[in-house]
Amino acid sequence: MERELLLLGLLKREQMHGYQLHEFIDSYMQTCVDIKKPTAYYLLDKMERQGLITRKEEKKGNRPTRRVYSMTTAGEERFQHLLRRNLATYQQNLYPNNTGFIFLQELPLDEAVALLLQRRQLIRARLQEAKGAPHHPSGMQYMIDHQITMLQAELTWLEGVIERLQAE
Amino acid sequence: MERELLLLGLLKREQMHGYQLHEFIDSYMQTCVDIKKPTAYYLLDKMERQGLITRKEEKKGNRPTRRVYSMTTAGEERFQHLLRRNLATYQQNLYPNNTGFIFLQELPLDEAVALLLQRRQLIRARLQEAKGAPHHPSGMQYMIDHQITMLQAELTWLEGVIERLQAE
DNA sequence: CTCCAATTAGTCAGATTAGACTAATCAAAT
DNA sequence: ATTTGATTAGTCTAATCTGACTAATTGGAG
Repeated sequence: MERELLLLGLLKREQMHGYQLHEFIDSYMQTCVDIKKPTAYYLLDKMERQGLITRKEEKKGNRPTRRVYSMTTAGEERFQHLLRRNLATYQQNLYPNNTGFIFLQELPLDEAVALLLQRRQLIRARLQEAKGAPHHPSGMQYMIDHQITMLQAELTWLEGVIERLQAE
Repeated sequence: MERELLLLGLLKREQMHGYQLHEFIDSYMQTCVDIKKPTAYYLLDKMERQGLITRKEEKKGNRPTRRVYSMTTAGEERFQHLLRRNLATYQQNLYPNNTGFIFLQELPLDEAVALLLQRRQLIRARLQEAKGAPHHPSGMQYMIDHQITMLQAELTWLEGVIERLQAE
């Protein structure tokens, strides 16, 4: 559902073809969203069938034909609806990433600590990456700030766990 | 992959049948993990085919037959492997939940604020819920603490955004 | 000028997940 | 004694998502 919101939101700004859309997301927004190419095409197809967007084939030079999508009025309405719903709503985020912690006591203490130190390293790297990201167009900045906040929280929490383990 | 880790980890402790497994997860662990019933059965089938677990049919009274699964040696090894990998690794968490923030400026300021106040309410409720959760068996406590930490971060971040919007 | 690697555009088959369903049994209220 | 609603156990179908692929085109190195 959020992926649809994203695609609609981008198409609202300007018409684009599938590849371009995916390319844009993948290079400008990789810090906070992820849509695989087939998923993008899948959703575009679906939204076309639902009348939210229309496509026109475009043959430029002798590059392969491109499907240029643009939003319809129905799409605009859907976008407005999804946007409001998304902002007013909160569905719990789960962290399947962390499932291993359930079974932490299955490992000898020092091995557990060693593994978690590796994990800490990765989180730190991510955090640096996110902090170092070049400044992004208006709306994206919120997402990046959010990402940084969450990484920071993740890191602090992990360090707490490590300390508690080392104190044992 | 993490779901497999979870199922294996539980089967390691004691053999269980599918329904029981799902029931346990759904009622004791709903704060931090979520597996739908068909997914659980799907994974159990797959892991059985891979020789990680074995099943035996069990006919107790005249209740419907149950498939009781238990771990094999291969399963134990896989569990060990998955556990270490999970703890030592970190894959970025994305927050599709928050996609709407990309398009925040499409809305009039006061409407945006109003929507976000609703969202804040929901997060607060979740946070209370998580904090109020009864004490859980050893390993789970980490997951719950983590959930609380992340909710707290989410809330603080959101309040920051709201303030910035109101200051405009 | 030509060959190779990278880029552009999109597709395919298969893995995974979810919502809604069946069908039997038990508990307990009438 | 029987009907009804909750619980137990698992399944079916359809939606969704991904890894790996094709096939054409371009830009540069030699």
